[in-house]
Amino acid sequence: MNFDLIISNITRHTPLEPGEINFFTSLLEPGQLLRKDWLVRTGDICRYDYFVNKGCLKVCYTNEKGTESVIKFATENWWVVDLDSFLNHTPSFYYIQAVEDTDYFQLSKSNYDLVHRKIPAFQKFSNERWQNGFIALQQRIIQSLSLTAEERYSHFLNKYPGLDQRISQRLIAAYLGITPEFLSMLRKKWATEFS
Amino acid sequence: MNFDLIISNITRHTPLEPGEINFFTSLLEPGQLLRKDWLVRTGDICRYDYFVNKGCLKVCYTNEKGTESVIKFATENWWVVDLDSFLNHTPSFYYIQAVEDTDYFQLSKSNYDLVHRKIPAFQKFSNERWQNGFIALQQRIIQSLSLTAEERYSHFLNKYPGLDQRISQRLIAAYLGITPEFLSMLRKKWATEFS
DNA sequence: CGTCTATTTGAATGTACTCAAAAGCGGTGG
DNA sequence: CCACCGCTTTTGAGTACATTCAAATAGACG
Repeated sequence: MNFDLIISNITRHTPLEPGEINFFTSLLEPGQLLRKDWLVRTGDICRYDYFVNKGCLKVCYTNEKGTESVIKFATENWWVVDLDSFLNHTPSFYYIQAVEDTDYFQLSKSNYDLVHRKIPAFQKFSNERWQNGFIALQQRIIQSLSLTAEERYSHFLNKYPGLDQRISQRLIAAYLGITPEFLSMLRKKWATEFS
Repeated sequence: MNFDLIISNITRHTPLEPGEINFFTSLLEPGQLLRKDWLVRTGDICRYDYFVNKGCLKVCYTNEKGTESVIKFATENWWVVDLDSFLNHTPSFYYIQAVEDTDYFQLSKSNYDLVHRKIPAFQKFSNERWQNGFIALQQRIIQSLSLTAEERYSHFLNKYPGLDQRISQRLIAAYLGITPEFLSMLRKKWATEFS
């Protein structure tokens, strides 16, 4: 696995010197998952920050009734972590699981802290990461408050272009907060609207 | 207006030296609002970071149909800003308005940058602010995906204790993503369940 | 080919909204 | 002090959005 994607992901935000790049990449541990493999289970301590190089992960929560909800999908070029568990060493509320066979890098908490101490650019990068994440989550909340399921589905298709062809409708429904049956009905309605 | 609340809000996360406190407070500008006054209108550039000393603000979005959605309430001891607009000088998507007569401090973007450059503790503070904000927003998304309106109302009462006595049901409904009529019905149902 | 899971379909149900009207409540001015 | 105004809350009937449950169909994988 090469480092091009993860390095360009960071340097798009803030430049890194060659020495910093070498130092950072020496701390990364590569990993692979098969579809349905677990990366983090509910109740685990999330000890790594993950970067997806290829494939797709889901971050989920399943309630008492057994209904799964998807917080986010992480495809290639996305970072993913259970932040609360990672920062505070608390049992994770969410689980992270592979939706497709996935290649990833992981960075342990101690190495995460290390790069932030040694390389100021990483502080800037992480700041922007969480700030942008905050902004994106606010947008999602507004959408779930003010849009119908049909409109949210349309937004999903724009936000994750092509992803609807890669993952099951059951998962898309779990992301939108509706049942798979209802999503199926919406898609049927859309199909007939353009015939 | 005194600085006790805002200083304790920060030093709860990270200690500040007396000189740093003086420097920081010298950059704060106090302000007051009457109920229904605007702090930021949709389309404005959000040029300040705000801290509520007393009273209550709402951060909202109103869609084409005229339905208002509440992103968050900021009561005493809360910070509030339209982050995207503030950081990137873009027209704000949200508006911020007083729900009660409100006393606040504002910190301009240039002074915000200044304190972050001069006082490392502020970098730490802001990091934690956005990280914790991110964690809280994820929780809210999970709730809106997996809970009924009734359950979300119950969570609201726990998360903002006493606030239901201070603001209108119309606003609580806009926070929960339901109509005021439906919230009224839920409350009636609750009342009769305990009689 | 058989098994397992995902998707589709349909009927019945429940959750939440719309619209309209009435009642309550707080502030303001006469 | 009271009458009125504007806004919020309540109530109810009808409707729309979304779920549940069950069964049939289609796809994916060993």
